[in-house]
Amino acid sequence: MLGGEGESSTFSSTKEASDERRKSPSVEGDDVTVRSRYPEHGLGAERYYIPPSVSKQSPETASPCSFIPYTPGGPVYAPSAAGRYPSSLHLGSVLPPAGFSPSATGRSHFSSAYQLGQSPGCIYPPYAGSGSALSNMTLPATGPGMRAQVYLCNRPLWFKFHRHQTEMIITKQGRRMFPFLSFNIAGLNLSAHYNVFVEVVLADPNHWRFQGGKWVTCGKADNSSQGNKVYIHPESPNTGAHWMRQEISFSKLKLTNNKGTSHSTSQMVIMQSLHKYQPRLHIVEVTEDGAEDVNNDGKTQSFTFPETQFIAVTAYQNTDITQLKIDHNPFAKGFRDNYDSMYTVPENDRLTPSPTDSPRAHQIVPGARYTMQPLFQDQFVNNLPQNRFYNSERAVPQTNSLLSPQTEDGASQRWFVTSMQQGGNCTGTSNKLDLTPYDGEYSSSLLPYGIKSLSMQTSHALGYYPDSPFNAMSAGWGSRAAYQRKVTTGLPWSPRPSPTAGLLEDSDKVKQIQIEEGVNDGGGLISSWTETQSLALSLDKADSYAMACKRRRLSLNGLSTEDSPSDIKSADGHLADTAPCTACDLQYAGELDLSRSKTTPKVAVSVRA
DNA sequence: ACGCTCGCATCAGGTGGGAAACGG
DNA sequence: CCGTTTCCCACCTGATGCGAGCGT
Repeated sequence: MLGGEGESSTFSSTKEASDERRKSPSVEGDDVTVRSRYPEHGLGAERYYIPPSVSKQSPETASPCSFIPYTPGGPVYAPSAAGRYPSSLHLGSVLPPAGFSPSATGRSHFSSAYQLGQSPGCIYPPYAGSGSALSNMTLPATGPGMRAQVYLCNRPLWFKFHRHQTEMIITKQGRRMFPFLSFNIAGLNLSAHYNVFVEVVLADPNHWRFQGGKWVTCGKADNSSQGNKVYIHPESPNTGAHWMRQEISFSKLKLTNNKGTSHSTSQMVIMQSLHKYQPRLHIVEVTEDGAEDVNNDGKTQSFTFPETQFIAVTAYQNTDITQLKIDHNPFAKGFRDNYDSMYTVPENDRLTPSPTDSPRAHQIVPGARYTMQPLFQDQFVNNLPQNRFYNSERAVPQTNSLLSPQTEDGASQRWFVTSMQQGGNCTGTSNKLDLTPYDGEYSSSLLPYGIKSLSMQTSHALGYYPDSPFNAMSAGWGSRAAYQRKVTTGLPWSPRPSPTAGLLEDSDKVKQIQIEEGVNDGGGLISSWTETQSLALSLDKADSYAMACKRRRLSLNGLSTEDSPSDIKSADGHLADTAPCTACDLQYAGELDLSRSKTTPKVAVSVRA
């Protein structure tokens, strides 16, 4: 279940309209008032996000590494009133990505790439299986013309956790998510104002329990869930240009089980332990003062990334998850048994991130150092249009792939979903979409809309990696202090064309890369990656890895054995989203036997040096 | 004297581990 | 009794402040 579910990259986007002028969450700043904008029946335990039970697609065909942002997975379902907004407000149709034309790209292209959710009550209707045609999709009038495209920046990392069923610690004082949600958004009106916020809803109606090394349902979920479920990005409201300028991180989002706490509710999302949750990203067009303009339908879009599902726990249950957290969360470095061997490397080799506010800094994706640098650098670093790095009012300089080795294939990992605004109605016939197995035709056709090759880094991100080779090779900054000072002065970026232009501009290149990577082979695995990886893995690194394994916590299910190579590599690896996520995912898709149990009883033996 | 760089110490905040407490 | 929750701990990080050293 986890395997298939984990491989499913289902995306759901809903376009929400309202019947009255609603106040922006950020304006009201109170979760209660926020919810008040959207009838209560759409909240709480009744809001379920039912993940696909079984993917009809093999993990190989649904490789997260493919350049297809979202491959068919399973159904996305939610019972009536499952949405944050009243079902009646959902248009129920699905909007294709900007520029997408069913007739032009072909039905199979689109349907194979996206798992289209429907509105509530119909937001996530039961998946009816294959057979339906794209023509069943209602391509509604665009209305406001707001067709956002959302990239899950750290999707590979999410996938790594998702394979083992992500767990998130919740504490009374609040615990940050790791991985945290981080998005890139495109397709917004540059001058329009938007509120961006995340809502965490129940993913299913079950209570979960970790038993026998795996998660099993255990009765019904507690429907009395209450409290804040929304985290409004602190920069809301802001212009579309602002949101599209750089990565939107929700790193400060905290999860808590403390319903009584009233302070810091703006940063806390209240949830219940042992329940499965699904974060959802909402983008709401608002007026300059933060109020929603209800006179214009489709001001609200919702994006769901199934791989970001998680079970809230007060203590980690699956040791695999624990190990992943330790391996990837810089704040947990102290728990890395093989810390010495992993990080006492020459300064230029040390890429260990440090905890910061940077969305990237916290989320490393392994394998970065052993990725196909030549390929990706050739394809992206040198050729990638820096379409997102145009000058703007924000003074924060952004790195780009030209300078950062971390972005060598990060450009390929901008997983995004376009703003598929839902048209039709909840009871309409457009609930079913034909999600034919992924094929190469799709990729090449949809890529112009589905892939955005870009690499974004903020100055923060840079600052969080004072020791990274990037610094050394790009600027020759030898010390942290020197770096810190220099980074604030900005980097020599050139004005960039508009993001929209960049999307189309990149399409051909993306396609080319896709072919080279073997995405089109339908297997989702890129042989060139594994070869490159093998070549790149030097003997000394292998020895280092062997040492690390000895010191590393042993996991009965062999996660460490399977993951360690990449994990070790990741330890000194690159940034999550700018890093070779593709390579990482490829590796996992190719090496992991998903038929095996990924969970482990809590009997892991710790072998501390 | 002034400004800048650098190194060091301190601090706040985040992390998982583990034992104790809690509750059904 | 057992599963879950809470609390404290050690560890890690970046940010910050301070003073010393150096060059102009």
